[in-house]
Amino acid sequence: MSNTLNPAQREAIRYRDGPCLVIAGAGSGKTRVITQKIAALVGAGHAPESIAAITFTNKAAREMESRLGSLIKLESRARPTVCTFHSLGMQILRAEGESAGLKRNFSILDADDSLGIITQALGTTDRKAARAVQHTISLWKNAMVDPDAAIGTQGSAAPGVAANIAAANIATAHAYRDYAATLAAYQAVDFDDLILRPVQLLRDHPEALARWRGKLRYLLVDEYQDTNATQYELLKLLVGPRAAFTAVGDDDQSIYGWRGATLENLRRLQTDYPELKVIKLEQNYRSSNTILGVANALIGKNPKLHEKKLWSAHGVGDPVTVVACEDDEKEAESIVMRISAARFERQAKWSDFAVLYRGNHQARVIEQTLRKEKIDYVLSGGQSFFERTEIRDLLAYLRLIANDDDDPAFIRAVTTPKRGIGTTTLQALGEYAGQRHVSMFAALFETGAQTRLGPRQLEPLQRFGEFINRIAWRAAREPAGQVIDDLVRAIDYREHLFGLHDDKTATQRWQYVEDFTGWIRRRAEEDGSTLLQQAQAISLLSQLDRDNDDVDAVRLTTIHAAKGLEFPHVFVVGCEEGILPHRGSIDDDEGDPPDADAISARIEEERRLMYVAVTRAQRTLTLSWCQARRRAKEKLGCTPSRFIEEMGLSPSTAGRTTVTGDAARERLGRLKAMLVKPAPLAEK
DNA sequence: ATCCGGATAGTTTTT
DNA sequence: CTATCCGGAT
Repeated sequence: MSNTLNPAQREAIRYRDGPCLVIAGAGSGKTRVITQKIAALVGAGHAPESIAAITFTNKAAREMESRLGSLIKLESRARPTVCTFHSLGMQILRAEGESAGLKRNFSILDADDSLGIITQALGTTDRKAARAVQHTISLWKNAMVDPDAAIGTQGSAAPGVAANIAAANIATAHAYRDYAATLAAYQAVDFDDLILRPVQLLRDHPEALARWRGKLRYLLVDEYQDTNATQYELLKLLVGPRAAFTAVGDDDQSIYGWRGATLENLRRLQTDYPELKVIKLEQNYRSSNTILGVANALIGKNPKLHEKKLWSAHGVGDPVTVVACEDDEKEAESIVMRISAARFERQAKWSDFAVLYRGNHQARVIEQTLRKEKIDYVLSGGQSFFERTEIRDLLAYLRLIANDDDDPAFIRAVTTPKRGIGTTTLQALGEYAGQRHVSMFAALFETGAQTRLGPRQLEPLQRFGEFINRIAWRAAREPAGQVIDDLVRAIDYREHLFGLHDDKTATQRWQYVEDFTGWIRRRAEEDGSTLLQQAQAISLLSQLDRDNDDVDAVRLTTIHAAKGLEFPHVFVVGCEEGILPHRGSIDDDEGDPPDADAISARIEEERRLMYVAVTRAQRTLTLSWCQARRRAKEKLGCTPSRFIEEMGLSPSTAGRTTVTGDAARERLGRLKAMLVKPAPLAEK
């Protein structure tokens, strides 16, 4: 990337007088624009702490913070806020939530907890159905539809409510109402609430709104095309009539429609802020022109909101390769061999290579093959550290310590490790608590509990309750590292693990626990936070900051998780109809009238997903597809993705496209043989 | 309360 | 083929 800014970037940075939309094509240096603009704002006299940059992921926030740190040096007391939407929402809610009946120590439920509650509300055992309902509820929340409205609008298409949401049945709407009531009882919020509730709160409490408008005087929003209706509302509220903000986004990279993100927000920006200044960044600093060529050809098939044409000062570069494979195992073999060969030929590092796929399960075959070849890899996405059973067990304790109304945390903590308290006991306690309208934890200490539970059940429960109270007292005062260690020891968690698993697995899992407690200790030492404070923010984190990006390993990632990243050599696997585009986007699952518009909208999003995938590549791009793929039992024929043709590529060019793993292995063998002789490998 | 076996389903992306 | 779920036994 060049050191000087191009004219469009300069303009985007210099323009500070009003609302600003930066249409930033892939690889056009948008993070640079955001960080430089923050620096420029500070230079122009803005107090750093009155500036906020909002991202979608923690990783993006961290990246931005570090880039900012190398750009300007700031007092630790006067730093811009750089955080995710959800983290900002949490801060607002922690500060102001009490005026909306939410205590300061509210819990944040992850997707698993919320799924459990929804399953109960539905009275079903069907996990798939529960997931569908969970998703619909999420869409409702992201479109700012409350439970009453959801129940009321059944059948009638309310304005502003997408058809797929309105089509959900009445049972789902009732589950939504029950779910919301349950969360309220637990003093808990889910991820969507972290945006929705601040919006409601700021709307209903003018003095709170004034406070936050005074606090945040300039907003910058990254990945603006991924915002949903609720996030738009939050921005609009915070920004107010001053409209001091910069939104940076790319309509061609909008890939979160399924999560409620809507490109409508890009249009609304222009109608809500007629004076909006729109700046386009069209120079790409990442890819060869060949790669940009196929990317442009592909995205050209989509209707455009903001016409733009990416160009690059880099050369023509290598041709894009399409590989047809027999099945997914052969595909993995072929990819891995190509990576080995290319690393050798180009004197590249393992970390120069990335394998991108549509769904997490596709990583498996690739992993196996890489392991077989003893090649290091890092897997991003998939199960995160904080979703591991061990970590969730401990998090339940932390959540309970912070908020004793959190019944799900109570149930998990009290039963893990086993202390002779079973479902029957908990059910009785839960019923009693329900009648008394108190949390299960509070119910333990009510004298009435004795009428429902015998002393044999009540005694261990109360001992547990007193233990939690003692730890909670310390968690608010003593160093976090000490308290967490004592907690883990007091509950005999190590013994629990070794009793549950064989030595090898147990050792591994115990290692995760130590990673976790060590991480808590370090964080506490860095910023002096108590365990209580940390317990409140952890649910928003998806990975430990120690998982190094600087290891030399092949990167395996979903396309979604790859957004914002770049690699010299990119492999996109599974370029088949039914995978990319995904089958769920091709055939409509429930829309009674075959809704052609909805289908083409989903195909467009899949096309953008492919666009995101190919624009990650700097130097080489390899697309592969399988002729057959075994599903449940039988092998099923596959056809190449329509996107291959749309990019002007041939899915099976004669000759070298059908290179199998064997052929690539042979080539690698030849290359290695050359190394023995003093042969110069003069390959470009 | 936990463990083990057999049966069965498995369609996508994430804060 | 594999992960998860359910039911039975201990």
